Amino acid sequence: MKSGVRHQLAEKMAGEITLSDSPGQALKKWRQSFNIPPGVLAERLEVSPSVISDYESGRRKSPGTAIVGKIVDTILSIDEDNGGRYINKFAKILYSEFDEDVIYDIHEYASPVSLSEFAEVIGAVTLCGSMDQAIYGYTVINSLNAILQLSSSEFNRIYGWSTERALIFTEVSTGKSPMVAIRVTPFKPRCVVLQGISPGEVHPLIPGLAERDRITVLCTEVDVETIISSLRGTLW
Amino acid sequence: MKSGVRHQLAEKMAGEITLSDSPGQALKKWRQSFNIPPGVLAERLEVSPSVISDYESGRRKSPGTAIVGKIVDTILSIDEDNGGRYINKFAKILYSEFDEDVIYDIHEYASPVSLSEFAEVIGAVTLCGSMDQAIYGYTVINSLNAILQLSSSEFNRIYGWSTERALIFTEVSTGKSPMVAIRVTPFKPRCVVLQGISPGEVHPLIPGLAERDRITVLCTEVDVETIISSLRGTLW
DNA sequence: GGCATTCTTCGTGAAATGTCGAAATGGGAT
DNA sequence: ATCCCATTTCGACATTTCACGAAGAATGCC
Repeated sequence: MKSGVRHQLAEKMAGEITLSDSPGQALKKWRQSFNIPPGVLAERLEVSPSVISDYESGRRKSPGTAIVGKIVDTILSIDEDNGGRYINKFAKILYSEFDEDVIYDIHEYASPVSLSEFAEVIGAVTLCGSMDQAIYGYTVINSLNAILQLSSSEFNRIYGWSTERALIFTEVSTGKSPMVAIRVTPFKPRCVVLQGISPGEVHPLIPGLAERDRITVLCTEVDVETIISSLRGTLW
Repeated sequence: MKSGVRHQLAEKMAGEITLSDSPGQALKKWRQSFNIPPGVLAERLEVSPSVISDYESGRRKSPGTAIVGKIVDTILSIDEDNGGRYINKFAKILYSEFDEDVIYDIHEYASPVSLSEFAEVIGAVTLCGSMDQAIYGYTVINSLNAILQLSSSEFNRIYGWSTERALIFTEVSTGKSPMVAIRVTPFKPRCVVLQGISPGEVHPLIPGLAERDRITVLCTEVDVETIISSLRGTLW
């Protein structure tokens, strides 16, 4: 739950700029929020300083997604090189202290990903349910801490921006608690992945619970770190 | 806390599209997420259907912020006209049930707004602290419900994307509780507005508490509904 | 299978973007 | 007041976008 902040911030910045009546002003606001002089930004972007000025002054009324993205990314990179002072400031507001003990990783895909491809990447086998589905994102959750630390209203946060996702519960013993939690909660994911367990060790109630909410259940014994880096490394 | 969802969703969509390697695909994903056929979208945008196709196929590698914004807005408008089915689905995931009892409104400005202008719009007078400041957003909070319902980690959510904001606490009796809550909490707003109270009724401890965290405190007796609509109606 | 409807591909022209570099502007320091 | 620095303004030009409409590909419905 560290690198997620950068992406989330980038999306917020890009969204705000894109929707603004004057993208230039919004661009300027963010550059200033990060205390970056126009010259420095221009240098990092390898463009002349006048380019920055032109955008911020609004000479180009509707800049393309490419430069907006490049500028946002560059602003964040400059801050990272300076120790990530402003990024961390945002991170502190956005995430509570406990977040990184509960949500290890959360990501939204820009286009649908088929469950079978997904399963292959994380080395998971099917326990029950159909593999003929697509997901829009995933969340890697520490099962124990989620149950211990999240209030019922906070529990929803594991769904990010879409319930059409895979919830990967780590280090489960029998997998019963996560499935029960989902059973009694209003939102249902497309898929649940039980990590650190073999199909044989899974609690016998699980297929029944999954069936009720039409959830596909997978198992994987690949360790958490590997799963996270595989998912981050795979660009769909 | 109703109309906020639309804006937040719009920003997420725009941000994702803008940062995507293929904005066209991202655009398509969102149109499909809302179950809107290309033809319908084209008609509402008053452009030929081929335009949609061209964007989604990626013929324009870097569409301008203007059309991205227009398309996002149109997708949301079409859904609203259909009863807001998909918007509501996102709203349910994003907000817990209690949110609308606690946070009446939350907004981020794309450019800084001076405190004195802000105070004028909500009909507030200065109690203590400097008016020579700028804010980047505001939150209107039901004081009682916030104290009763929010956990300490959830409390941070009132800050939205920036602490450089005004927190408007509604229907306070003496204003002491909100100021105490802020005192013991790690983040500090630029400004606190106590609603439903005159300067004379404010608890005597407040200027001292505010001084410690360099917070400007304002009072207003304008009613909550009026404040919210004034703020929404004022485009800075 | 055939026909209607919808969607995609593609050539095209007007308008706008993306970038530069020269010139003008605006603060600080000296 | 003057010099130096960083920033803004602006003309120029190659490259793209934006939108259209015609023609080709899909899709679905008798």
